Amino acid sequence: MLTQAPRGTRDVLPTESYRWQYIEGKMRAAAALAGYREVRTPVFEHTELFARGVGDTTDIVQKEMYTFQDKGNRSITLKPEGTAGAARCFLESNLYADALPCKMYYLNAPIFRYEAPQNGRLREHHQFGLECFGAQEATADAELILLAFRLLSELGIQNLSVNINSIGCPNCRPKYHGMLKDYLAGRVEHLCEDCKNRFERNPLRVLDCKKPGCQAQVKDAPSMLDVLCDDCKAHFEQLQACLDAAGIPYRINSRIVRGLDYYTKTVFELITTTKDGNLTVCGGGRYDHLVEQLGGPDLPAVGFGMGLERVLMLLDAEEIQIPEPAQYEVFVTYMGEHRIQAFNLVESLRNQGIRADMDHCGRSLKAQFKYANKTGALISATIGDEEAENGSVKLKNMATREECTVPVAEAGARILEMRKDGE
RNA sequence: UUGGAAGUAGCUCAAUUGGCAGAGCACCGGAUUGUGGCUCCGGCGGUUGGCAGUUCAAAUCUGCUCUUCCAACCCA
Repeated sequence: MLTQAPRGTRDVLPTESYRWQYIEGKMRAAAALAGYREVRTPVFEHTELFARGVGDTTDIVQKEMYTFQDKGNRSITLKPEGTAGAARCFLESNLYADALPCKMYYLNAPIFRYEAPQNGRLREHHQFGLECFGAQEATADAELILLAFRLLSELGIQNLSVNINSIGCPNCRPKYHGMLKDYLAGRVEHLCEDCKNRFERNPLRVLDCKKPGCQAQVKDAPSMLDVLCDDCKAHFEQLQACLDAAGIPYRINSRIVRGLDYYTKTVFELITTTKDGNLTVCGGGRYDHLVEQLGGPDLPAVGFGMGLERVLMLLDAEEIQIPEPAQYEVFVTYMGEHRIQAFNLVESLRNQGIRADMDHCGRSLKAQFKYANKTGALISATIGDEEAENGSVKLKNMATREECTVPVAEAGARILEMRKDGE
């Protein structure tokens, strides 16, 4: 128990963190390319922010939040999604007073939801997310979809399916709600228990139910797309025109409704098909009224979240190799009585920007070489009796076994040369 | 939260009917007392997930619990 991480959490080990750093580097680059800059917001927020922002009829707020009282009797919640915190930050710092749009991204942001963990679903996971505040045109929506698509493709993820939908706005959605309720009214008794609740609180979500019984009932339901107001309709068409122009494949999927209440107009998910079924790796949409709802100006916005663990899972599934940097460039091997000389050499190499280390475990020379080999060191630098006596060091290219002896003072320069040749 | 499967050395897995808990890989050491990858030899390594119960005796049977995986739900 003491040595067991809590259910639904995972450690990133020193032996695997390079995989995270690799995708994080690609994500930063992709965001920067479109002018998104990093924002860092707290891991926890006032519970009220999510209740108001995400919506208190959602599953997330109703049963999945990590909520607790702090010592000052405030109700605190660990972030169950990234957008609300970013919007709060945007408002608190009056960023709407600057030039708009305000584009920001967060990376490796921990997200907490109390769920039943399984493969690809954790209680703490990490997201790369982008938010664009103050842009109402569909070009902004398209830019985000393209950014996510390009990023994932560049990472090597295949079978990406871009699913888009429009769920309308406060002008047209109530009308659709009415139509949907009328349609469902005569069928409520055939719906599952969950959907009977949804019928009352948020009939849109019935469309999303995966139960065959409910799907059958919903099959001929009216589509939101047929009821969109002129504004929403034009916006959705503009989005498609952008995606068409960019030449990426996508499908209109009216079943995508998303589990957060703040969405308006565009919603989208990037879904991959693996041998174990479908996996959503990225989801987002437009939230034109969230900022206002949180007490700010009436300002449109759009964004998405992407799960880092899921990206890594997909890279694994497709057996995509991520270059693993060697732990050391140079490993200094030495005979016991020359420990201080070895220590000095290591420090001197590090001062010259060379990743170097030596044995700290009292191993035999032979074992030191074994260890050097295992850590992937490109070069060994040996200090034995002869070298210690005349102030030299014997360098060896671990791959070619070529050796040469140079004065200690020149070791660094020589190694830098060898590094250059190796490239 | 609901249903199903599983948990034995760091990893992958054995262990007959309830009868001394084992192998491969990994790790450490040796085969040259100044040299790695291959080979050979040796060593370390366990509360059999945990707690209780049945029994002369439990990895094995029973109960509870924890964790992981699968399905449903939901999503990243």
